[in-house]
Amino acid sequence: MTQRMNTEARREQIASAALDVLAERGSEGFNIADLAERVGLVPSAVYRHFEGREDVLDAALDLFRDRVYRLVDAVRSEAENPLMALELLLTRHAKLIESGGAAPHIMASMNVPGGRAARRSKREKIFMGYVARVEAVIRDGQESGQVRSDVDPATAALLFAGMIQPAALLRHSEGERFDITAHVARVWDLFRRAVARD
Amino acid sequence: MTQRMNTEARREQIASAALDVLAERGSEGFNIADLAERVGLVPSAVYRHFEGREDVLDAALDLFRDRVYRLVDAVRSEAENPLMALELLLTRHAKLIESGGAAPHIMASMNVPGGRAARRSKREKIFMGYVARVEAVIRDGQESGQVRSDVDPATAALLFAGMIQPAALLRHSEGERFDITAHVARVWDLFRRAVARD
DNA sequence: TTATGATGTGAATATAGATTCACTTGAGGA
DNA sequence: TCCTCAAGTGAATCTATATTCACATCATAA
Repeated sequence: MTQRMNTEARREQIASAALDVLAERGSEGFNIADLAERVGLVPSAVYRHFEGREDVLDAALDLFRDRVYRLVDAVRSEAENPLMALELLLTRHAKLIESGGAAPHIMASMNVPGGRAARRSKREKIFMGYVARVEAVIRDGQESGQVRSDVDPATAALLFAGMIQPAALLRHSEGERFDITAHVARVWDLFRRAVARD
Repeated sequence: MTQRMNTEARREQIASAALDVLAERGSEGFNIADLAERVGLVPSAVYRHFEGREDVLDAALDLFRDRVYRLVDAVRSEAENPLMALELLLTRHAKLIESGGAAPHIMASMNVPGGRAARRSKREKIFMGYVARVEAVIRDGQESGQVRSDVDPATAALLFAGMIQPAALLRHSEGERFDITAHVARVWDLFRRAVARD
């Protein structure tokens, strides 16, 4: 039999694996059998720790939210100033995309309708929460004088979010051929010119 | 019985309805029963005109591609200059989003993994084709001197695509509260500043 | 007007995947 | 050491959809 685990640890492990599946196949291709196999369990064992499929997806989204929000908070405190925080955030996203990490793909799949109403609403909240955090960084930038005061922070935040999604797609589609680091550097120049003072 | 139609007309009608369903529910929630009901048919009748579910989705994507590409070609010939063409394109997308039209949502769902490999690859091709067309407009802009020559057209095209998707999500999530026309005007200012000469 | 093929229908059938359940097993406290 | 319960298993179910099929009906061309 598989190594036993207490349910708290197992839940986290399963939620994390669920995030991976979501990144690779999207919620359409997400199924319990796959998920169970990844953590070395039999499908029915998943039900020891979760109510059902929706519950697993819910937990995966919670985990995703925590990771992404933490990422924004991290760059905010690490970077010297707001613009550098955004640049660092963009770079981190690129690295996650490059490593096949879950986050960016989920972010992309976030935009899609479908799924139970409750789950969709949750995805939307997460996305909006992310945008709100980026928006806060931009406001900081305005206060410190780095960002033009005639820029609408919410609009700029949305544009920032929009830089990441297409990159994730191209990486997925073109694979190695697409140099995401170089792309991110170029698109950052554009963004900077759009929002920075001067 | 339902009004009869020859299979060519019926195929188009079904593909168009499929696009609507896709826009509302995503490919996850897409099912033959729903689709059939929309065109006033019984599920099994769909199989008179399509091989099966995948075939319908394939036709819907073809239709989507034609519509979107035509949209880009249209603004290109209607507008006086490349930058105005892009602005018009953005406005048209906004209108489609506002009217609940299919295109933008599908564009969003385009980024999601999942679905049969063949279908995913098709989605990716369509997206890249769209970006390539926008890229061509930007190159025009560089030749006419409207767009800075140090802007990488492919990068700018991707950024342009990135302006649309988050807007579609917010419209979907916030509904009436989100004034998409105003948003698009603001984000266009940012984009213009990033790429326009001066 | 009638024969024929294309469309449409409703009732099966097929299948994938989620979920349940009775049973097993291992780890930790009495 | 032995008990007990949480965690794991495999074999059923259950369910939602896709898909097939035999039959009905309309349009039209001879």
